[in-house]
Amino acid sequence: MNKTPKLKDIYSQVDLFVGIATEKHPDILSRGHRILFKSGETIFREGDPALRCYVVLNGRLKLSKLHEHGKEAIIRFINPGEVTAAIAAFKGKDYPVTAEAIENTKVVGWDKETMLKLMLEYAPLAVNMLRVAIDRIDELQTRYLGLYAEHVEQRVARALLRIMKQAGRKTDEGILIDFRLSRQGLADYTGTTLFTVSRTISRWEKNGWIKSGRERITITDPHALVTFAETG
Amino acid sequence: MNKTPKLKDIYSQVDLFVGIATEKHPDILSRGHRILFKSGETIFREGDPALRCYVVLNGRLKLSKLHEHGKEAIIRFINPGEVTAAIAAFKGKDYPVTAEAIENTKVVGWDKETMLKLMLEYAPLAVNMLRVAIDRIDELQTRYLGLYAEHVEQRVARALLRIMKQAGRKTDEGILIDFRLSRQGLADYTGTTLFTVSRTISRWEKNGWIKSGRERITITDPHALVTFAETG
DNA sequence: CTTGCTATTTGCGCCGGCGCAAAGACACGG
DNA sequence: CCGTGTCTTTGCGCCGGCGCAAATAGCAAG
Repeated sequence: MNKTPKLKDIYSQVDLFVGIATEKHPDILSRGHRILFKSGETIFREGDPALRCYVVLNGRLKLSKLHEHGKEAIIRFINPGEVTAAIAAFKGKDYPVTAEAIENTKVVGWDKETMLKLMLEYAPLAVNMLRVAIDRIDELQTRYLGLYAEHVEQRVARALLRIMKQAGRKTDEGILIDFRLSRQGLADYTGTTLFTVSRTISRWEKNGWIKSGRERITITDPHALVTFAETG
Repeated sequence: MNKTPKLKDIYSQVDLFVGIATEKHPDILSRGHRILFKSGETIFREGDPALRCYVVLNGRLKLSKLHEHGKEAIIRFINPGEVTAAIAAFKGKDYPVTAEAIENTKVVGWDKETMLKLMLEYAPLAVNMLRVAIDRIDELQTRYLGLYAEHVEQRVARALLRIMKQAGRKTDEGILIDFRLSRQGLADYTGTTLFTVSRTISRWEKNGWIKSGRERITITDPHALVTFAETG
């Protein structure tokens, strides 16, 4: 549940900067490239050699992985203040996922040589990188278990709640998910199909738990969703 | 496809020790606790406060995560030379998975204070930890995609091939998976059920691709399995 | 406002894979 | 060498969720 903070506020919330004095942030940031991507543009593509790692200042990225048969799995969303493509800190690897801007997005990117130097200069950077990586592992393991052990509707419920926490904005109707999120997108994120998500959303709307429109979802009764997610 | 190397040989193959001079290994190893677990014993449990991280010297661990409804997802196996529970390098976290020895297993464990000191002393340790974490993320993402996009039999095929690479031993009949692996285990690892795995294995045995017995699988025609895994 | 494009809804039929049950195979200890 | 417990096999029925198709609704640009 975040407001839409100014850039300055973001700097101090970058997960990579924990434990580094605020006055050092400008130095680190200035040694990267600041780039603006329009919604829909691709930052990097699965299989490309990993050259840079990025921090999102504002906007939002979608990390996804494509399967031969055309299915797209959304691995996660990268929100303001979050880092991605830590892999680029190492040599000789390719990006394992594709990153696409789903809003107009401002990022800072460091190429690997620079990031390596920075990591030597600012020790907490490496530690933070490791901490972030471990958090990602934890989340992936949890979602992996969910994909295997939970029913589709339960997964959709959990997904909505997770996204709500990261990108929810309070309105008078409830908590609005503050970026374009299609039924297809939600399906790719939860490992199901457009149709099943649509039916599920419809049902919940009839229950009064949510309100939805084209690429827009507002959760009006989070508690009901939580209960549903927990009891199946 | 590994033989069964002596302990000495293992030291130089520990993924955590890459880039550290061989003569330093004994120092690092000696500052941890060497512990022997019998097959079936638990090293740590999901939810317990993370106190130590471990390297497996010989034997094998199974990392799994339990779902409320009783289903168990095997996250991965930890083979000789591999590290696990990197999370213990950080304060205030719990183990996100359970680790159980599936053979008699010798490990070295460092508690977090020691590991932190070691990481300061031997810089490559931290880098290796990060590299391992990133590899794990990559593997998890790939398996996550597979779980969503592939059919059960395809996943089982890929799982067998992966396990074969890590724990296969050449025999005159083919490549034997060198530890007790039940149908249930394979099901937990691939995200399906005992029954489906059993039926699948039976079919492949009729095709002459594998030979199997109680908790034992030998792959007699790896190439057929690869083809199957790729084409579905 | 109209036109065109894309997202969404909903009915319908099908099927992969689950889950139970009962029987068979194997391993181990006494 | 037998008994016992565990692992495995296989038949059978069911069902959650997929996939198609056709209709509808929303947004955007001219």
